[in-house]
Amino acid sequence: MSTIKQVAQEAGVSVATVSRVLNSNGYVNEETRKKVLQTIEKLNYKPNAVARSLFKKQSKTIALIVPNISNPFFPEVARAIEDVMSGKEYTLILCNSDDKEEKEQHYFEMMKQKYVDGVIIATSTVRPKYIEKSGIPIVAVDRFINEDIPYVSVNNTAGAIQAVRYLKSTGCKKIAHIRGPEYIHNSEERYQGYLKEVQGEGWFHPELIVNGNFESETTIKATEKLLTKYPDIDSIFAGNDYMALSVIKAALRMGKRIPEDLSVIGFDGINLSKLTNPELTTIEQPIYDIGYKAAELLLDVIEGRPLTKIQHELDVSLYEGQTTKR
Amino acid sequence: MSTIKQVAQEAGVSVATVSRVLNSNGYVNEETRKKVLQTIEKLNYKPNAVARSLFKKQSKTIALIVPNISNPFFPEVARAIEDVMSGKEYTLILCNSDDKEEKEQHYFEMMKQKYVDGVIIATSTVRPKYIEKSGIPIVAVDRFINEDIPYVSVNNTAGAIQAVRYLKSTGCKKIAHIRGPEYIHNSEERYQGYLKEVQGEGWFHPELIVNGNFESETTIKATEKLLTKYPDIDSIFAGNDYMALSVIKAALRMGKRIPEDLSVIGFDGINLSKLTNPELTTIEQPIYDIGYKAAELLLDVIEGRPLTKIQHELDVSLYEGQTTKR
DNA sequence: ATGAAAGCGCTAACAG
DNA sequence: CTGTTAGCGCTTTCAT
Repeated sequence: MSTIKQVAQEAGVSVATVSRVLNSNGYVNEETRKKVLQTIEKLNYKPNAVARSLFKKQSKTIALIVPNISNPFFPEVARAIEDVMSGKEYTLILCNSDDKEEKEQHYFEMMKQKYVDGVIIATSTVRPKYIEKSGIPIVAVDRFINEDIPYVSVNNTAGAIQAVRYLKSTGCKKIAHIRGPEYIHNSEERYQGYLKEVQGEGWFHPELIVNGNFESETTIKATEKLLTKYPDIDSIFAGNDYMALSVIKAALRMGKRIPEDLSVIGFDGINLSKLTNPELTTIEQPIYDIGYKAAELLLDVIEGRPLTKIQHELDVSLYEGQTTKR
Repeated sequence: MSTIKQVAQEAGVSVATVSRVLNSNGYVNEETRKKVLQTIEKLNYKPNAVARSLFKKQSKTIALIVPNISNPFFPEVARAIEDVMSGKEYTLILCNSDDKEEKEQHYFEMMKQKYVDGVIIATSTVRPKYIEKSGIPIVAVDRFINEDIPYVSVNNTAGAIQAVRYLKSTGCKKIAHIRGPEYIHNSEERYQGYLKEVQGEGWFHPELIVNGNFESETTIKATEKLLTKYPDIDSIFAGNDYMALSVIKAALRMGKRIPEDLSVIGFDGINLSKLTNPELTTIEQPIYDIGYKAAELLLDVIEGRPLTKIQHELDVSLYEGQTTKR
């Protein structure tokens, strides 16, 4: 690796001049510019990003903090973010928090020490004050933090309402809900959407709602219990696709046919849901777009462009699979 | 953010002394050590990682280059790597190459400019020479590069043989293979394993092998064509789980029952294969372990520990789902 | 045991 | 238009 000094020497100019052509700022004679460019080429010189960072106090690096990259929702988000970032010559750092505040804080420390320019985070645990005083530009994805922090997700409540209405439109008369954990903002919103749409119904009662905790075994158990106690349930709105697949598994074990005996609808639209048999009916999120938008917003903040809008809720869409009736 | 200078001033010592206690090297009086430690605490001082990198020419950062993090195999690998790395205070950079050599090279440039300490890569396109002359410690996962480059994966050939034998053991008499792309080393190995196990059989002929290209639509089409032409095929070994699910979809569309009319076995053991109905029978890779091992190996190389072994092939195991007979 | 000082590679005043 | 120089924050000789 050659340095700016070597380039300067070889080209017979000062390092300042080389720096000037590198960053195309300041005046530099066209002749010398050419000469410098040639030497750069000749020595295959690439500026040292670390030295640059040290001076500029920024690193052309951003971090993505997710609970767990193995959760099928996040790879798609990560992919989108990395796409826009690598296009802008930024580098993406991946962090798994397991929704543990202490891990998140540890990552924030690292970010300050490495002059990381910004962070995109999906969190339910981080305290807004902590984030704000970190001084690092931030964008929240999937999970809302507070009014001041840019946020990109979908309208979960509206999506849930759409799900329930769709079940009704196919003739379902007793719709249960397997919800995600209470501490997660979006499962709360989906639950609220469900509630809004069903609580006026004569058949509704609170025991139609059970907690699946986004966990396969928990969901299967919960579903079995629910369907045993209330055999006349004809449909289930699951808080996400993962749980929906577990619901189906439980129902099949109990000898129910899908969708004849039980309709199932999920939420998310992860890739896998289209590969199952039958294909899962679900409320699809534009997952890639969420990541893409979040990345763009973060760049706006980092590069000092004013945001015209802070909260972004993209539209969901219904994917009609075969786990619901026509 | 306070600096080492401020700490020195506050503690009434020189920056050299602070540096010594920071890195616990060189002599420093126990008394002054305590005082420095206190001031560090008091000022909440954290050493600037960038300045450190500039001097040391290393960054406590490693990169993971995968074709696409959305491919369900890689998040699990990434998770494992990040787990071991964050435990050692290393940071993980995520890169998607789309199996494009030009993208990989671009990432390698970035890595040199940022003093990235090492890289774990899953690639089919990179030329070994290029990697070697990059001078960056490297470990290959999932896809073999060459004899000199540390490599962690599974024994694909043995896994494929095990898959075919298992099908035979359940009574299958005509076993087809949907294979992955030729340029990918591991799909080639799986194909070879299949071939080895079936080519002595009287029923075998080359048309039982078709290319699915790891692609859903391609696989469905290929399967339909195959089963139409050879309706007496009673089982299919798919090159990975993703393709296996597509095979099932195609078969069901043609009115075949799984596994009564057609047995299907996959390869990989991605999380999602256990959520489908019926659950997929597959050759499970210890995906997390692969990532974990790769990370450990890379750290060995980075930190100068000699490797006792270069090529690591972990064991696969059969997962008996319900897409094959008992 | 401690401090002074050079230097990692680059950028941005400041002079000229 | 170009060169000199002082940092960015840290580590490490080299003296003392």
